[in-house]
Amino acid sequence: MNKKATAQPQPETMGIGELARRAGVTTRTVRYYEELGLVDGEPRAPNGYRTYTEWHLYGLRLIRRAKLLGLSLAEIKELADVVREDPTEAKLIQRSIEVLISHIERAEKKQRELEAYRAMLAREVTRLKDLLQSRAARA
Amino acid sequence: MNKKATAQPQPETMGIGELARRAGVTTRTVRYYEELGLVDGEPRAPNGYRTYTEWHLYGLRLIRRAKLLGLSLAEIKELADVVREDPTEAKLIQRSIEVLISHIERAEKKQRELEAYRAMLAREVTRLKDLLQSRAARA
DNA sequence: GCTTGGGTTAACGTTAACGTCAACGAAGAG
DNA sequence: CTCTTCGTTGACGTTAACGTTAACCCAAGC
Repeated sequence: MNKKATAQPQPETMGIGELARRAGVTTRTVRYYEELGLVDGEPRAPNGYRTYTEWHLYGLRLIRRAKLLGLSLAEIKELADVVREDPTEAKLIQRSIEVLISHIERAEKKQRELEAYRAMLAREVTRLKDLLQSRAARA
Repeated sequence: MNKKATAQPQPETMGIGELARRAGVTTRTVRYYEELGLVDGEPRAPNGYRTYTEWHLYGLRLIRRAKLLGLSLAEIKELADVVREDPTEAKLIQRSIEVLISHIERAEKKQRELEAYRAMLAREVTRLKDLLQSRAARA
């Protein structure tokens, strides 16, 4: 049967399987992140199934990016707490902005580290190429 | 007493303690890396102490950088194997260069990821600042 | 009705990357 | 000679980040 026949009131909603697949993680990982408070546990469908939106997908992708760059889940939690929902009090908004900026600064530091790392590798390549040249010159 | 009185044949040699301190890791970590083949186990001093040079320090710093960027020690080993000593056969030099280049490409990919990540965070900051503005406008 | 494919919680297993501890040897300072 | 500091080799402990398995519920197709 075709699902489209039943119509969809919600614009974009999905189960944990689809979310995980599209985010490039496993369902286990999603549940684990929920346990740590990195993603919402609610709302649930009447049958108890977790339901997600595109927004959750966005959040998971951000988490995945952060992980690839070497941040621990504990560090990411601080970030996720901020991104997940909008605070209402101006004071809290300010605090959220500060947290975000501190993470941006860490990212910039990492960018510099990465640049230095890349330079080290490039220098090694040069060294080996020179080595190759000097050997070829002996022939 | 001053150590200088005994003279030093070797230009720059140090024990595991100094190496670790200067590299920003613990001695345990250095020994663990040796166990994994990331750093040399030789040579040893007559008393069995491990001896290191500035070159080892350089290697450790590269490892540390690579770790900060999220690479596993297994991934780093491939890199360390290449950097540690110069291969003599042209064929092997070529191979080493290829390995290095693949790591450089991975670094570049990470740079792009990092840029996207930073952009995501910056967008969040903008969103929150707008939120703050619209609240201020109500007053 | 049965099977198949997703979903649920709870609990135990696993791997990487070390930390920590024990028991000992080496060597310079006082 | 003793004390302290640095080193040695095991071996066991720990933490993060999931993987895996068990036992069960729910919904769609034949």
